[in-house]
Amino acid sequence: MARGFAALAEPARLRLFSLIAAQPEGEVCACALVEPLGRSQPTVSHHLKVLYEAGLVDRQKRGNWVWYWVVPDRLEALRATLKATPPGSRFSPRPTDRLLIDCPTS
Amino acid sequence: MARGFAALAEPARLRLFSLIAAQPEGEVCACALVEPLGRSQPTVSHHLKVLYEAGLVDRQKRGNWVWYWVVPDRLEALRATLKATPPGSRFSPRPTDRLLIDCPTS
DNA sequence: AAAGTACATTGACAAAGGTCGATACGAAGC
DNA sequence: GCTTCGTATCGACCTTTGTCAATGTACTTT
Repeated sequence: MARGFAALAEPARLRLFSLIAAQPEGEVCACALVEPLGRSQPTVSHHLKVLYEAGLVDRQKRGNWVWYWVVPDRLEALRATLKATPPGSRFSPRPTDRLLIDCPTS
Repeated sequence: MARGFAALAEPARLRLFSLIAAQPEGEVCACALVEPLGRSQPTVSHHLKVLYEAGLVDRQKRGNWVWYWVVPDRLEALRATLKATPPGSRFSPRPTDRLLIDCPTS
């Protein structure tokens, strides 16, 4: 799971992922990602590999070009991880005013 | 946004965050996090600082102990970022079998 | 088969980050 | 006030990582 978050931890890589996810056709050629990212072609290729190995995107080579698209199941798994809200209260759990004398774990 | 994902990108830190989120009372003393994480106290304190500065957790000092709890709003914001599924199809967008001759961006 | 194109890989470098021992800080108790 | 306890900060070390120039690879075109 941490690997999935790590893939989105880099600002450039998060923008790259957003670019892929925002495609109307659902997929995008790698050649269309180099210029908007403002990085060199090897760097973009490296980031795409990180996203691919994290399971966030899939790819397919068609002719000279490689097409990328997101993997919705993987995205949903990451969202589920963030759904672990505190079971006690539906909203922000405010700190109690109890004063403990001994260590709370003892 | 990338900072929030970066806070969860480290395996030890993701476990630390899960420990805080899994507390029945909604909050937990920092002293109860050192041993289950298996790291030194300075390291745990460092990770807690990263989570705090990322806005994922909040804290309050009560006596000698510091209590931590998660910030649901921040969690929800990160989940919303992952909701950007491809608008074209509701499910996995399968690659088309169209064969392009020219560069698709031209 | 030779040249061109799109993408991946390699190597190298600098920057960022995880880890821990030592130490500083603040609150509580004597 | 001095000590004790819980936590944060500092300094140092080592690993990881983002970046690009150069090169390699697979496919297309001529």
